[in-house]
Amino acid sequence: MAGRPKIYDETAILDKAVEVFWEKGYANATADDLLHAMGIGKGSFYFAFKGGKEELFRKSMDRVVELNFQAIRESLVTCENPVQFIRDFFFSLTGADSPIGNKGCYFGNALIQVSADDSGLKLIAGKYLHLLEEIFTEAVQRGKDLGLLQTKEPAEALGAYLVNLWNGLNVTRRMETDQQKLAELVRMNLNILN
Amino acid sequence: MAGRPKIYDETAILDKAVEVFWEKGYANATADDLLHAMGIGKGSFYFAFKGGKEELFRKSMDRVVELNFQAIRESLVTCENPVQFIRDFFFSLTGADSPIGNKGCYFGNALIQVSADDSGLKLIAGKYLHLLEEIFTEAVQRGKDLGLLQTKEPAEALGAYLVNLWNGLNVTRRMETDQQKLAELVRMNLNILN
DNA sequence: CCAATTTTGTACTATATAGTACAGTTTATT
DNA sequence: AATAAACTGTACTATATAGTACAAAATTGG
Repeated sequence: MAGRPKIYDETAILDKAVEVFWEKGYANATADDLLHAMGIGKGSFYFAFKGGKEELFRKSMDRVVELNFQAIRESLVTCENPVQFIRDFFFSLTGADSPIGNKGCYFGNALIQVSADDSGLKLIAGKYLHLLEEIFTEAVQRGKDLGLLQTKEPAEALGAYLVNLWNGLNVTRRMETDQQKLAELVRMNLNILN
Repeated sequence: MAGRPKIYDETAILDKAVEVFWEKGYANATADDLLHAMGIGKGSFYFAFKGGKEELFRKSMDRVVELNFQAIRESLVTCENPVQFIRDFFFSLTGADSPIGNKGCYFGNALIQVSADDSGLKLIAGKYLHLLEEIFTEAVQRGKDLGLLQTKEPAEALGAYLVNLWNGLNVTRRMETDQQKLAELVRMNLNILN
């Protein structure tokens, strides 16, 4: 149980793979693209990821959740005003400096890019979008508990509504570059949080 | 100006290509998949579509607009109650018998599936989504003219809202199979048409 | 029927791709 | 230092892919 240690940091190369997948899409990212970005050879790659591209993508999805969603959840359960946080979050998507740029949602993209054969990957992507839904639902519930919301709609319904808004915006952003229109869109949608 | 006639119907094979692209996605549809479905040989294909797969996809997008959007527009300008038509349209998306099935929007898919190099295709997909937006806007305007809507939101804003809802639903449908939840989602969104 | 024109199928090419084999390298434990 | 374990790079394979070349076939107008 000794052995040569890895010469690379596993999470660091995963992050590189995430970049490539996010930029080019699952189907269009070739193994060479990925290896080059990760800076490792084929031997190392197929040793570390026996399942090849599919396993790499699966792990990359875990990594994206870990990096992005957990941070959002963290903020939402600790912040003073979760409703305002949600508002700010969605409005931040409409700007040129949007945290997701024009690359869309990692998981929404996956649902649409992954071929029907790789249904396992689709299931995972769906699962993680449901996780996002839960995060939104929790935040809304907390907003209700804090007396920040009067709406009669249940928190679960609002969580689903917000995930759908997220899904929509990530597509609409690609057809609509007018930030004013995007912000208007978000404003109209967020009227539901009253 | 004589010459052997085509042995196939151009629109018929385009429809076959649309099926394949819609089912498998742009990147995952191989030339062989397409040729096989279209039932023509390589010679005929590259003769009819000098630009190969890309040109075929471009023409397939035109075809989808012609087949789907024009029909919607037609109905919307002739029907008695355009607002009700929009409501029915969106609710019909939530059922198992949804006209779009689980394949999503041809153009939304394209925006997410086409690689960055083929930016021409993305532009066309975006253009056609804007066309859908216009169709919605017209319908809303007609609803206002008929006194069916009291909302202060301008028709253009509502058109953009509805396209975003369309974009969202086409992604959300892939993660959420519970039709009840989808219908609830649509109901909440359509409250904006008041 | 002949020629011009258009369409078609087959055979071929060149390239890119995912993945494997394996010998050699590096390090921890003893 | 010897050994075992873990890791790495290169060379290779097999396949799939988009696209081309071109000769043969079908049809119309003269």
